[in-house]
Amino acid sequence: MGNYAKSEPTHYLQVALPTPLRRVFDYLPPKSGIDFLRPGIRLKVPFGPRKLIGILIAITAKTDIPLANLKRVEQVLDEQPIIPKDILELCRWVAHYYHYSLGETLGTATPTALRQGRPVAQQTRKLWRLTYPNAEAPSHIARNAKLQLAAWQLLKQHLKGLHEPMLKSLGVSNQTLSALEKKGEAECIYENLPTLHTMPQSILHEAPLTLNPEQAHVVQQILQTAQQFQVFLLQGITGSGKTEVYLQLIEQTLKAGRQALVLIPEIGLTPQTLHRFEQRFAVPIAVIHSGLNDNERYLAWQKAVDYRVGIIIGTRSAVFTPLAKPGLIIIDEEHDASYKQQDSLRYSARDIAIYRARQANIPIVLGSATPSLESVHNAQTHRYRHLHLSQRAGQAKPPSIELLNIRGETLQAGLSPALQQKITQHLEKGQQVLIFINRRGYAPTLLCHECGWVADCPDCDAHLTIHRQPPHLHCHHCDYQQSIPVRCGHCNTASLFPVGAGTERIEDFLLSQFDPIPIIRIDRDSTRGKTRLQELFSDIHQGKPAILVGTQMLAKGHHFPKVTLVAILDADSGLFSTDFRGLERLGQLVTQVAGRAGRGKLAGEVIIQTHHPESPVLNRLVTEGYEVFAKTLLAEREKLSLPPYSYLGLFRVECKNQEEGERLLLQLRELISQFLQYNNLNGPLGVTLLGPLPAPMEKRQSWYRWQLLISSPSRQPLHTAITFAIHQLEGGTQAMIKLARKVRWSVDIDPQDMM
DNA sequence: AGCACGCCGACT
DNA sequence: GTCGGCGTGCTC
Repeated sequence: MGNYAKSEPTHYLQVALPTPLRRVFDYLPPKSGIDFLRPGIRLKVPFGPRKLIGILIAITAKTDIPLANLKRVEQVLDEQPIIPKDILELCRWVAHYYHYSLGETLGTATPTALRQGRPVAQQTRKLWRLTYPNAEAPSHIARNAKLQLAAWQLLKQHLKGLHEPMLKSLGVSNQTLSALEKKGEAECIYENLPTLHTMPQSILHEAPLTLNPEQAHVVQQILQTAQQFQVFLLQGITGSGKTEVYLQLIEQTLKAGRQALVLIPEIGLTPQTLHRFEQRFAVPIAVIHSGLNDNERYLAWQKAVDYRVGIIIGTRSAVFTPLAKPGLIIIDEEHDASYKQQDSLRYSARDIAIYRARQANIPIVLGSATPSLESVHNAQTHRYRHLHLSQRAGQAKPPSIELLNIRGETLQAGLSPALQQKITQHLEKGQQVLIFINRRGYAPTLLCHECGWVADCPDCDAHLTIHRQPPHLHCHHCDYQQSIPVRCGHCNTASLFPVGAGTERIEDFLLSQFDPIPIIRIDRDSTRGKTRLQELFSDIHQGKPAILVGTQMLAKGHHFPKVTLVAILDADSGLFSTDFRGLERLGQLVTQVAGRAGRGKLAGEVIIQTHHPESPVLNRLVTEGYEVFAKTLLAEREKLSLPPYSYLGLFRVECKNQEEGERLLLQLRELISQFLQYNNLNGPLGVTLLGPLPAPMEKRQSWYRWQLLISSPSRQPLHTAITFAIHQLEGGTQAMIKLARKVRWSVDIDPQDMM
């Protein structure tokens, strides 16, 4: 026994690897031992027939794997943890909460460059200085070498050294510098980029604006708890100056020597917003958005950990940016759907941010004019502090909102006669009009008048959208495209015509109807190209009478001071959504779009076309505003035990073979059901199962989609049930594993929509 | 997810 | 004869 005991290893390394398998893998320590190994370093390990780079999670004294099966770590890539302790801890929680592989979670959270095993780059810059700082004059420079003498004088005035770019801008060329170096007069050194510790601490470029009493109160409330964790729901109507509140909170954070992380929706970071941050702050800012390449992303990450930036502004994925000195987190437009990732790791950046704030014991501000029902509920139950900004800055007045009955009305390109009249009125006063429709293209359907045939996508359960610019049929769900047929695909008669209206058709109609008023269309098609959107916006800002037609894009964050009339053409689609969040979204959309009207000195008017002007919930929104509306919806949700009064988990399955998905979920449902019964987790107050149901669009991109919804009034049993279900899919009966391997399945915790 | 292994169809 | 199709199994 003694002999064998001696050869037993005393330590094992738990490694997270980039594989979808939801577990960590144990390895034997490298020959060099474990002395310098810390969680968060990268290790190269053999994995089956290949080599992978993983992250060391823990060093343990035990393993469940037979010694004979254990392999040895091949290479240690880092001396210092490349993933800071708090981020590692965060990722462990995220992987656990979303039931995802830790290795792949770390992959989502860190820049690709790190995962490839690239060494950590020291961020340095080149500094030139005099070799003999005490010399009164250069000893080796000829008297006629004027440039070199000038350079020497310059360096003499800056004995600490000057950076190469700076020298260039002062007119010193590389040639001059290398001449000085050759003569031993100057030398260049590499220094690490300065951190904010060593930087001269002027924080502001320009003075902050004066806050109105309401803003000042909000800032003061938040600063009072600035030293500890607290979630603030900052509900501020459009134009109430949320951004200025953010800026002043950030200013105080920077003054305290800490960093601020600011999350913004995917298309929320306009050049204007960024400009405003850069104008205000003298402190370096890192911007993290989808347009960055790997290397830029990596540099931004590195600057944040090294405390070389004071502010990090980014979209969803920026929530994983490590901070050297966390001080404040801001989530702007917290209700925005883009905070929820809709594939692979289906995380909510807002929820992860709240976890981070708790972890770092710092305040977090969720800002929105139209907060999500979840957040409103959390505010009502005092888990969040609810703060309000209800005054519009400047002279701007709140717009009037009217529900326009279009029942029985003849619509032209979706516009009722009454709306057309209104448009004329506003244009005649020299003002601008904004028309909102959530449908791009010319028309959503091509219909045969003879037989009723409709042009459908061959790969999706969806109609093809007609586009005119350029003319083609397009599937908005899978990108399938074809030319516009002349004859019906069924009866071959030439009586095809477009039904319904999208942005292009409305644009056409308005052009003919309101000539010569310019029509500016803003949707994904019209804004292709980097500067196109900016060009369109600058046209609008000229302030001449014009009609803007656009999709969602128009609802977000832009100022249009000359717009006095805003129309929503198809509010009804939100009233009858299959998704229980349809009404919430409609309310947010209406409020956000209405916020575009009358932000200048002129009063705004909002027209909502609907077939249901009597709808109590719409009326509540219009007459009493978003917050009362939200409370009405919350009461409704409570009755139906829907979120936030229950928690949801969704099993999604995609399969090529229509019935396989349903079969898998049926079996899974049966197993979960037994499990719940056995553990007394069922019953009306326990975990309930709904499905399998086909997804609202059953076929998409040639994949059939099925789902099984699991719901529970408390989180714990929901997660227990999901953990159990995943065990069945990954390691249950042979038949189950086999079926599960044939399809693509995934889990969505806190799903945002059932699409 | 990868990647190897393995067992059946049309090809130089 | 063999190249390669993707079903099946495994990864510490």
